[in-house]
Amino acid sequence: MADRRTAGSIRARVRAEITEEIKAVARRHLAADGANLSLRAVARDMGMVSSAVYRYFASRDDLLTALIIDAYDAMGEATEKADAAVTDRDDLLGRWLAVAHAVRRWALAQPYEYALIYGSPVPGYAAPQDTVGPSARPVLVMGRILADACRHGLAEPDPLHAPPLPRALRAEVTAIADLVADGVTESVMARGLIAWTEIFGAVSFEVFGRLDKTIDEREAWFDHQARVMAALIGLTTERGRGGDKTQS
Amino acid sequence: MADRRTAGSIRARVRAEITEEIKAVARRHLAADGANLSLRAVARDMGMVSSAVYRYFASRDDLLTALIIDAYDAMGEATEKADAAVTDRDDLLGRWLAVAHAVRRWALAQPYEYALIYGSPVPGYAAPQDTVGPSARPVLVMGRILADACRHGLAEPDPLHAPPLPRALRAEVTAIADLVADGVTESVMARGLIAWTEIFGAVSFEVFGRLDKTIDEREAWFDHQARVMAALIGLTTERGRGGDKTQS
DNA sequence: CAACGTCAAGAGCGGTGCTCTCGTTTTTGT
DNA sequence: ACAAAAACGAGAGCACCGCTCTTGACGTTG
Repeated sequence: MADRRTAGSIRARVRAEITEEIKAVARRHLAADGANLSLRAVARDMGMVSSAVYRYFASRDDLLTALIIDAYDAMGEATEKADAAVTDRDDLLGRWLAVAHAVRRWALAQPYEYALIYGSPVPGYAAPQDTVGPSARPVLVMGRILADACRHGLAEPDPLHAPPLPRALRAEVTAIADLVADGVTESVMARGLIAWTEIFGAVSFEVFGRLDKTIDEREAWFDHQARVMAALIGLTTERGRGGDKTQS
Repeated sequence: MADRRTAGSIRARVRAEITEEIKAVARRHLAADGANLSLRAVARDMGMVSSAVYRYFASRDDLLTALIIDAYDAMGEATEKADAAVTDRDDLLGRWLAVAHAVRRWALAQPYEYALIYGSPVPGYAAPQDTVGPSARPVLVMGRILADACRHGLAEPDPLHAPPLPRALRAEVTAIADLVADGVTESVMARGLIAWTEIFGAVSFEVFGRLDKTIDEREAWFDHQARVMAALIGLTTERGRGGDKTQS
C-alpha cells in the first residue's frame, strides 16, 4: 500500500508534497509555540479542516514521530558535514571539536526539535523502530573519530588511569564498539561514551536554560568542556601540535 | 494575605492540608500517567469539582511550580543525606560517589518528577524565582565536597592539563565558586562543573531511555562514570586508598 | 464509462484549562 | 453578639483539543 502511494502517479506526488508541507508547518508551530503541538492549529494554518490531516498522519503521535525522525536526520547530517569539513583527517582533535560544536549549534538553532529528540520523552509516546536508524547517525560520527584515533595510536593509555570495567560491563561496551567504532578497545570506547554523555549534558543544560543566570560565555564554556573531554579520550592532532582550528 | 491564610485558624489548617493533598494526588497522577497533568482529573480524584482547585492553585502552571519546588527540595534532601551519611568526612571520593548515586537513585525512583526539573522545560512555562533556592541545594552539596578537597590539597594539579580558561570565562567560573564552593580555584570549579554536567547527562540518558537497547549494567556503568569524573576532579580518600565503600 | 480509491469537509464525542456566578460557611471587626 | 467581609464548593459555560464517522465530490483505473 505504501508502494502504491509512493508510485509515480500524480496523486502520489501531490500527497507527498502535502505531507511535507504539513511537517513544515508543524515545525514552524513547534519553533513558535514550543511543544504541545496542536494538530488543529496546523490544519488551520494550511486552510484545511483538522480531520483532513488524518489522511496524512494517523495521529498526532505519528506526526510527532515523523518530526522526530527528520530531526535525527538533520542532526546526523549536521555532524557528518562538520566532520567531513575538516580537511586534515589526522587532526582528530579538530574533528572532535567540529562535531561537538555542530551538535551544540544545531540544538541551539532548533531548541524544540532538540527537546523532541533529547529531552524528556512525551508521556505515552514510545519511540517506534523507525527512529533507531537516524538516531544512530551522530554517534557513528563519533565512532569513526574514535576508530581513527585508535588506528593512530592516540587514546591510549587512559590519562586518568580509570579503574577497569567490571566484567559484564566490559562485554557491553565492547559490543557497542563493534557496532559504532570497530577495532576500538573498551577503555577508549568507555571514555568516548563518557565524553559523549558530557557533551549532550552540556548542550541540554544550555538549551534547557540551566545556565541562565550562571554562565554567559556559553560558547567558550562549551568549547572548554569539549576540549577537556577530548583530553580524556586522548585526542590530539597527529603531530601533537594541539589544533585550535575549530570554527566558531 | 498569605499571612492571614497561614494563621492558626481552623480554616487555614484545613486549607494547608487540602493544598498538600492536591499536590500528593497530582504527584500520583504524574507518576502514573506521565506528564500532561490534568487538573480536572486531580479534582475528580479528590471528589472536588475542577473549579474548586483554583481556590488553591491559580493555574495548572502554579500547581506544576509547586511540584517542581517540592521535587527540587526532595532531591536536595536526598543528596544532603547521602553526603552526611559518609562518616569519614575525609573520604571525598566516597562522598562524591554517594552524592552521585543519590542523584541517580532519586531520579530513577521518580522519573517524571526528575523530568519535571531536569527535562525539557514545559512550553510556556518560565521558572519563577521561588525555584532558584531549592534548585541550588544539590549543587551546594557538590560545592562543599569540592571545597573540602581543595582544603586537603587534592584536586590540584589538573590531571588532564586542560588549557586555561579564557579571561571572561575565568571570572564567571570564579563567581560560581564564590557562591557554591568558597575558596576553590577556577580550575577545580571548572572540573567540578564538568563532572556535574556529565553526571546529569548520564542520569538523563538513563531516565529518558537512551540506554535502552545498549547498556543493561546501568548501575555499574554509572558508577564507572562517577569514578572517572572523580578522577577528573582529583578526588580520593585522604589517605589515598581509593575508597570502594560506595553503597550499591 | 463505470467502479473504485482518495480526498476535504462537517458534525459530533469526550476531554482539557479556565472564568464567572451563586449560595453557603467561616472568619473578622466593631 | 452581630453584621460585614472573606473564603469556599458547586455548577454552568467558553474555547480549545485529539479523534471518529459520515457525506459528497473528485481523480484514477479497469
